[in-house]
Amino acid sequence: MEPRRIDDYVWELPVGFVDGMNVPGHVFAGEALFRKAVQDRAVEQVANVATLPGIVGASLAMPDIHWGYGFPIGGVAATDPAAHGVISPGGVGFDIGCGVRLVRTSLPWTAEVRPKIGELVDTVARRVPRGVGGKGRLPIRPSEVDDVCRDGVRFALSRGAGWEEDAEYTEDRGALPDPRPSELSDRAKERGAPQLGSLGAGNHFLEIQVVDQIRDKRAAEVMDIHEGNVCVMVHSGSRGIGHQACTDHVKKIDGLMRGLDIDVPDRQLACVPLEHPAAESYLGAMDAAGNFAKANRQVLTHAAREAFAAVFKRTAGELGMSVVYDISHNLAKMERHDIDGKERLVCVHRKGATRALGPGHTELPDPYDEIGQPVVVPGSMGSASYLLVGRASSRSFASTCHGAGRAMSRTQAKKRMTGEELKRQLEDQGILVARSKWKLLAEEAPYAYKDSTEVVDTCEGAGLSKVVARLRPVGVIKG
DNA sequence: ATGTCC
Repeated sequence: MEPRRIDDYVWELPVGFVDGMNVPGHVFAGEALFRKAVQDRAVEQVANVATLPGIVGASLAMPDIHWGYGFPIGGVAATDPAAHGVISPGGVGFDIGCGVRLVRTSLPWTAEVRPKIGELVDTVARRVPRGVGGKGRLPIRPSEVDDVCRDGVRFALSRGAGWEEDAEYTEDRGALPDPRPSELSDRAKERGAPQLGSLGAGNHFLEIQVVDQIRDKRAAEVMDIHEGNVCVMVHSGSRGIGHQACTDHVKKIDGLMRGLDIDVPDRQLACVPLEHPAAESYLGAMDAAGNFAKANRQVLTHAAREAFAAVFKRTAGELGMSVVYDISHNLAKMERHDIDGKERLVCVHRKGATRALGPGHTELPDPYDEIGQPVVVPGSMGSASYLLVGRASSRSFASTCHGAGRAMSRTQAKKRMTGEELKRQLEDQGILVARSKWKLLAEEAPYAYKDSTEVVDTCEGAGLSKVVARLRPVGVIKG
């Protein structure tokens, strides 16, 4: 069985591509991106996911797909509890709730701001804890972790770290619907407690960016995004607490598999039927860790506002630093979708994929009703990031891409250039970089990633989302 | 992604 190209933007992996597929695989990609996905065997993972019990429609992959734990990163899978559908922690990933937040400013990138970029990067860098391990800006006691996991953004607000409106402009109005902190292990809580308000490492970043192209004038106007203005983008997740929650529940579910008569081609696809108590337990832990991630990005936003206020000697309010939107790309959600002409409640796993609701959806903040849900797509370090709006495509369970997607292994990337060389190269392009570890910086080089422009254009072509604005980095704070 | 192996 060979992959079949359906149209300019979709490839189909027919049932039978690997043994035991219940539905076909659909990869949203042009020729070049599809070849990359075949090369790193992520396409095989898309087919493996199609063997999950109760999967409906197709096993999907966004154009930024690459190899991941069991499921590909960039994968979307919907399972139907009424058809013994399953939940698989590998379909969400280790960084539960990881996501991106875009904050605008009313500052134009002109004479007032340009000379201050060095001071700005330094000031933000001093206020944003980062790197592997490490303490956060708002460390709490393990006993307070339950509150963070229940309240998400509002926990940070209760500690003075933000504005009331910030919750409204965060997906799920600042907190996932069904967090169960009791499903998190003590170890998970102990790891998470000191880390609230920290960036992390790897591809996580805080960037100072400039809006350098508007492609959808009306949507940009609604989001108060203007060409030439400075923005702040925060890409971070649930740190150690989500990682530990995933580890714990994978282990538990893997142990349950023997007694469940579920046959999957890869042990990393460990899963349980949604009606099994272990599913509710995992979903409760996932929502809890997801809320920690939201609170984390909120605290980081507050740190960035403080830094801007200190440098420009005006309040963050005077600088117009409102949240445009905050969206996660590692979550599973129970959602209603039209499947073969019938509305069904399904569990949509998105791992390195972003929900992309269309105009008129009740979950959107009122001002965005007419444009659809904002989708924030981080580029690789030194390359463009994008602001999109969703189109609620029935081809993708209302999902779109999440970023550039890795194209080269970390090991490979480190061989090409040292962190020091890379920093110099970026600064030659006018991009200031604050890093914590040179080695980690080298792993995140732009050449280790796919082209974010190609990715978002593919999603637009396939009708999943629409590009509103392009943002280019001028200052990068990395873990 | 991650106290990059309890």
